[in-house]
Formats: sequence, C-alpha cells, structure tokens
Amino acid sequence: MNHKKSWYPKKGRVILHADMNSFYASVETADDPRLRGKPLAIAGNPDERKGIIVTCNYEARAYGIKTTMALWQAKKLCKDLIVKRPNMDRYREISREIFAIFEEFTPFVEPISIDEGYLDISECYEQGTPLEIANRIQMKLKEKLDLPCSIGIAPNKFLAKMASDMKKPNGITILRKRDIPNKLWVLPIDDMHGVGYKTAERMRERNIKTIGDLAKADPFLIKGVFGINGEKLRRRALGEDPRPVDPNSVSVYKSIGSSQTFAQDISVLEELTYKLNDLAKKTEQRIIKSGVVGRAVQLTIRYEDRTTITRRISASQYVYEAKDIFYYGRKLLEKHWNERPVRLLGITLQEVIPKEQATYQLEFFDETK
DNA sequence: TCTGGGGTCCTAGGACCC
DNA sequence: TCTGGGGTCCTAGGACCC
Repeated sequence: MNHKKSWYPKKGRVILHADMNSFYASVETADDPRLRGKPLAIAGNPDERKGIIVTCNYEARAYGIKTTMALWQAKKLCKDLIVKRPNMDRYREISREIFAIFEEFTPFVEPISIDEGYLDISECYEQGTPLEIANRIQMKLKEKLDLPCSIGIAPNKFLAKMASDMKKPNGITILRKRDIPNKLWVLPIDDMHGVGYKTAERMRERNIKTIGDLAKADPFLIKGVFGINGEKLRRRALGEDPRPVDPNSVSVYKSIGSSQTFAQDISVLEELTYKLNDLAKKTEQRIIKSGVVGRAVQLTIRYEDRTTITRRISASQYVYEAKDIFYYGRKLLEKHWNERPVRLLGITLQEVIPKEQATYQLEFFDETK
C-alpha cells in the first residue's frame, strides 16, 4: 500500500483554501518592483474626502492603515503612503493565471472571488501529502507571478477558510478536527467567517464571546434566537460543514449593476437623471461583456444621512440596452425620490440570464404568436 | 472630513389564489 | 355577516462577503 495514500483519512475529504495576500497591492508590486518595501494602498475613489482604502500592503498596515479606512485618515497616519487606483482589468488577467495554476493540481477548483478559491484535493494523493501540495502551489505562485498567498488545509471548506486566515502573509496552516479546541475555539466570535458586526453584537449580548462558546451553546437557544443561519453557524463552530467544492458555482451572475457615490450630494433632478444615464451606460458595457439580459431593474438611492432605499420594477421584455435600463431607472427615480440630497445613486439589472437562453425564448415566443 | 463598489442570500410582509 | 389555513410570488430591506 502506498504510504502517502495512507496519510489521507479513509472517508474524509482534504480541502485547501488559497487566499492571495493583499492581492491588488501585490499585483502592483509584481508589476513595478520599485514599490517593494514601501507603504502602498489601493484606493477606489480619487476624491480624498469620500475615497477609501480597498487594499494595502503590510508596510502600510504597520502604520495602522486598514481596509475601508477613509483615504484622508490613512494619509494622516502615513505621510509617504503611495496611493494607486485599482486596475481591475489587470487584476482579472492575473486572477485567470492564478486559477490556471490551481487547476494544474485538481479540476475541483471553486473560485470564491478574484483572489481566493477552494481546491478539493481528496483524490490527489499521488502528488504528495496535502502539505507538499500546498507548498508547491505557493512556490509556483511565487515563481511564475511573484505573488504571495496563504493556504489553509482542512477536512471541509469552513475549516480551510479559517485556517488560511491563521498565518499571513505566506502561511500554510493545517486545521484538523483534533486541532479545533486549541486553534479555533479560542478565537473571538467576530473572527468567524459568516459572523459580521451585527451577529457578533447579538451573540456577545448572550455571552457568546468565542467560537468555542458558540460550539458549546444550547442548540435550541441558538435556533430560536438566530434561526436557521444560527444553526448553520453553530454546526460550523463544531467543525461540521458538508458543502462540496463546486467548480461551477459562480459561473453566472444573477445581477449586474453600477453605482456611484458623488463627491458632492446632488439635489437637482436633472443632474440625477444625467448621472443615472451615465450609470446605465456603464452597466450596459458590463452586460455586453457578460453576454446576458435581465428582467428587472433596481434603483438604489442613498441620502445624505446614509439611509438607503431600493426600488425595483419588472420589465415587460428582456432588458439589455442602456436606453432601456435608463428608461426604467428614470421612472423609478421620478416616482420614489423624496427630493432630499442624494449621496449615492445605483442601478442594477436583475434576474439576469445568458442571452442565448433569452433569444431562444424570444424566438419560441415569436413562433407561437 | 467617516465609512466605496461589486455582489449573494435570507426574511418579513403583502397580494392573491384555492 | 364573518371568515381558516396553506401555498406561491413579489418586493424591500438587512446582513454579510471581498
């Protein structure tokens, strides 16, 4: 019997979660080595007042700079901060190369975002131990793309995700079932994937302060207070997560939209309408690239005090052109805007399906009428 | 001088039907 | 005159993630 094979649990799975470290900043540095060693941030909006930090490298983090921090605050913390606009096309290009490397190891790769994914390597025992495989992935990413990443190795997705967070940058962490009490349960509840600010607050109110507290909590209480989602989280805290790695899960969008926060709030309908037209055009570009059509249009309005409303309208036919998106968006704007100053406007095409599918349905419809 | 832009999923409540 | 219970679909909002 192959000794390597015997390493693997008889029935269990081996899942990797690979996560690029400060991805946008790392790509910029790989493209321009002069940036190496200097504090670097990627910020979305050139307007300092409303711009925020999207990503920053570890040199910038040393100054206390964090993701989502306002740009002006970051600059106050670090005078020499280098700030770059995101180059999404470039990041997407690199992303494709990253996933191509993952797929050299297994076809069971599930992309989660532009820079992270799950790999099911349960059947990869001929390539070495999971740790050896993780090491080779890390080395390949370094050699071919000059990019650092962290990898978690575990029997399921949740544990792998938590594991990849434990050593950054450039770490590899194995999280076995038996490591759960020492490595997982000691973490504060906010660190749990799937628990955001609100849920963490509500849990702390009930004296659930660590992931271990959640694991040991009364199942009926959790289900009663936090519903089905709470039950799911409690199971994960216990180390249970049956979700398979699904290579096809994120292949198609369900909605596509564009939004913009204005440098100055807008209170004039004509101006809002003009901006809406821009957003509709921007959305059209992305719709064409994705080759889809949609059935409904949603308008988002955020007012000066950050209260946000969404209103949607179902279209009578499939929508895919800027003029039609604009038409419905304008209708919604004129009907629902309460005339208070607007901070953000957004438009989204919803119930999106691939164009071929819609064409087929339209032809079918034509023939039968 | 607080807090972007792109998404997904879940839930509550109303409309409507049987 | 007063009215149950179940199911589905739709909309708006909230929570979360990267």
